[in-house]
Amino acid sequence: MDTRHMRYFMALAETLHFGRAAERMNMSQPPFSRQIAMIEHSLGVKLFERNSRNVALTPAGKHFMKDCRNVLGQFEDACRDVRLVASGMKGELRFGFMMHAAHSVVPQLVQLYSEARPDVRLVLDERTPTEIDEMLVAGTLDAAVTFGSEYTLNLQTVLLARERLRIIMRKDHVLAAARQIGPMALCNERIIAAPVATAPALRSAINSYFSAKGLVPHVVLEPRLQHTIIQLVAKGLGVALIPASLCNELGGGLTSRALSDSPQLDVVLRAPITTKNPAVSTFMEIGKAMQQTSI
Amino acid sequence: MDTRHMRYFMALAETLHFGRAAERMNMSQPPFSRQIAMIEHSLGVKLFERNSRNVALTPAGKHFMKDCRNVLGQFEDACRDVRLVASGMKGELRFGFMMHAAHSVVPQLVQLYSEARPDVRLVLDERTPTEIDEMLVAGTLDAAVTFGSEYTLNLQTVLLARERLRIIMRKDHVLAAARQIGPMALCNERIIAAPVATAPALRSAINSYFSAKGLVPHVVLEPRLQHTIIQLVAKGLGVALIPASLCNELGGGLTSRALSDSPQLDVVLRAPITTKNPAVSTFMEIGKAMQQTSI
DNA sequence: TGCGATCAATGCTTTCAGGGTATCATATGG
DNA sequence: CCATATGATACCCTGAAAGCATTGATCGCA
Repeated sequence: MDTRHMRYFMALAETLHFGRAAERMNMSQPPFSRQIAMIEHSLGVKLFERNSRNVALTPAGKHFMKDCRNVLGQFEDACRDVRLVASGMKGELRFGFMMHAAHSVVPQLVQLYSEARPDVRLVLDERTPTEIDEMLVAGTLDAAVTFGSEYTLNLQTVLLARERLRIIMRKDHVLAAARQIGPMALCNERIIAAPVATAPALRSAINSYFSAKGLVPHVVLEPRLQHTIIQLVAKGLGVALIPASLCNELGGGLTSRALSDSPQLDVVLRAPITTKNPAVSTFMEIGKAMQQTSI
Repeated sequence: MDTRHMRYFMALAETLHFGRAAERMNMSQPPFSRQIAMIEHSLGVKLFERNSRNVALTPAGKHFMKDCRNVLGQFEDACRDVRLVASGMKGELRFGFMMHAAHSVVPQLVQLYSEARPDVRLVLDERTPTEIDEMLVAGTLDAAVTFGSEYTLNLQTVLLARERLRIIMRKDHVLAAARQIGPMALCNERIIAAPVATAPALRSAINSYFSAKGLVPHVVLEPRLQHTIIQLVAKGLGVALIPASLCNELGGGLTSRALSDSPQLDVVLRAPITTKNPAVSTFMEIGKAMQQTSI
């Protein structure tokens, strides 16, 4: 038994006429009759009640007809779908992003892509920038939004946006009243920042900001999660330099200020050059299109 | 593409090794490799990433694997189920019965059969005896419980039970106080009975009961449904002769009495001899088994 | 009742899809 | 750099299945 046999069976079950069914299968009647006999023999079941004048389905044949319709439908769907997956119209795309981008480019990127490729399941995975790089290389992620860096081994990169860093603090902090805030004003402040191992690009941008003036930031706490940093600032344990896009949704007790000569960070979309997932290419294309409009 | 190709694909997808997959398919490696290439070519999709050292699934291949597992499962189920239907273990049985039997043999018959053949869907259809005969001949019913009669053209019959007729009346009816009730006592009563066209066996039993004494029943109303007959008796419009098994569940205002030399009716299970539904045979067998115990 | 028409089954021939064997090509590891 | 493992190719051969011709059975109509 095979799907071809099921198709023969269906042709006869629907026409109840060997000649016309054979014609539908683009063959002559004699081999068609033999195939039907073969099917019945291999199943050990009489599917048709027939004489030289009439053809009718047996109860078993009627039941088999429903099952065959079902199987053949699923079979063709499978063949169609595998093409869609190969073309990137369907399937799955594992998309990583850092929390710093969750409120800026990610929502738009996800929305645009979901509209363009509604049958691709986007698996979102929030990670720290370092985890993202590892997972991209390991192939655990298909694409990700992270901070730009020189380390782009086997990775293709699309610049999505440039973010300026701002400083956040409690509203009752002395700096909240300052006219202008730069490295000099900050070098005696208790700075809270993610560790180098977690967000190298962000941390090096902060370090450079100070070292350009011959200074060194006084980093007192190094939580790995952005969420934690903001909470610690809210508790008055220090101040933090964070991307501007995150400053819109601060809690009640917090405020943000621009930095003089503020450092910039690239927010990029990255994917392995060697990716085998065909869904990635249009994802990157949409990233490029966003770049045109947002910068 | 065919299910055989899907099986080849699954073998390779699961082993990721051409040699071992070919072995599993009971063939040598070279033709197996060709078949895999054929599949990819006919689908127009690369399913495996391979060199002379490693074999790996592409994303499209991974997706196809799930679909193939599904299709192959359903395919085998269909082949298994059609055998079950042909053997009468699965399928559908359209079972007709007259209301006179609904409270006696039908529940037991249905229960016993459902236990013996849980995968056969019993389609119950309550009909008048005449409708039942027509539908059995037309093939609209596979089997039915009805009154016995001589007319058994192409029908096989199993005697399930013998029912005596009793007379029912309102509790305030004069006959309710009678010592013994026979044709003489009834020939002046207003009789309510189903028409000959609806229940010939029942009606002829009633007629014979009177004619044996040279009398003729005075039938004033002829509703087709048993339910209606009982309601009319309850309204005081007459009395009725009905099978004893129906007398247990009479409404509040009604009562029943035995008839002297009471007429008997056979309750039988019938099916076309030429039935093509393999589920019928055990249904009849169970009827025969009930006959042993009930009579 | 007999004849022609219709339609499924059967016999025979042919072809090509698909399997087998031998061999090649390539990547890996010691 | 060679031995080994493994997938791809080349070539041959068998048999499943298609085609053609024909038979056999049933039905409708004269």
